[in-house]
Amino acid sequence: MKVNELAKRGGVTAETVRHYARERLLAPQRHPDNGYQLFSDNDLERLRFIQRARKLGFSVAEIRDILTHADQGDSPCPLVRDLLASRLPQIRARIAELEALAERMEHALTSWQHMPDGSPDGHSVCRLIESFPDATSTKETP
Amino acid sequence: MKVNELAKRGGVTAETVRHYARERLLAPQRHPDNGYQLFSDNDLERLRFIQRARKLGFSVAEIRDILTHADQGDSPCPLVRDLLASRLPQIRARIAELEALAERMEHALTSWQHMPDGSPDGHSVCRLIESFPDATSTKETP
DNA sequence: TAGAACCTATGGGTTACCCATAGGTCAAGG
DNA sequence: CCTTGACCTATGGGTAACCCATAGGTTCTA
Repeated sequence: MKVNELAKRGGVTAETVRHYARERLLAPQRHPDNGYQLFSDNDLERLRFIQRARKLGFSVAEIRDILTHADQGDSPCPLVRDLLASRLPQIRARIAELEALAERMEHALTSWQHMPDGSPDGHSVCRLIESFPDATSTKETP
Repeated sequence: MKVNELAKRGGVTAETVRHYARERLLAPQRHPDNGYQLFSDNDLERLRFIQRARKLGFSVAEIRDILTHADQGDSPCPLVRDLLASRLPQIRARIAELEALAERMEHALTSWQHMPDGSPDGHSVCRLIESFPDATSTKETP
């Protein structure tokens, strides 16, 4: 089957399929005449595997490693366990960061209810924001 | 002051300062002889403003808009309120996504405690992952 | 046989920076 | 005076996981 058909059957866009092929998570054959990528049923299974792994938080690069192991006949399962176990605390940390951010945002919005908008003078851009504590430590990447 | 001094005083890297200058959040003068960027005390205040705004979840592009408004004498405060109010539910949604992800990860890790590692055969890459539900809806971007 | 619908590769965009490179500038010490 | 090291510059590439536009070749269908 060609890109579009695999994409539809796997529930992703054609671009995603091409992306996975470019990243060598899928290694389709090529039609000798026209160079089209030709995917097998096994590739569809592979794509579904990728979807599940993505849903579990694995990156594309990690999934490539997992698949490479398996393609070489090695069990990727120990790798899978390790990756997941080390990723989980990072996710928890990210959640904590975002919760702290959400709290700051809510605190800002509620405390701003009692503050008027002001026009910027030479010393202030927006007192709403400037009324907030200094950036000393915490990092964000929303 | 030059890039490094502003960076130190603002508690960021020199690269970050240059980045903000490139993105026109800061508009330093240029030394006429050597072309070095020259920052004023006002730029330091601006940098601190940027830090606070970043801590509240504003993007660099949004902060540029806010500063542009202020530079034109308009109050950016209504914009600031709107941006924050519309961003907050997105953050909450992101948190919910990540919590669902963390739960899937934990569920996986605990249920895998009773599963042996397997070698890949033609039909299975890693039964650990394959034992997981199909990707029907939820989207992730950890 | 024409047009629609599909395919290809390439390159650029997204976010907020970080880093490497190559080369110009400057202050201080020998 | 000159070197050394610390600083500055601009440029371009990398990050993650795709999305989109372009230009051009192919296949299907009426």
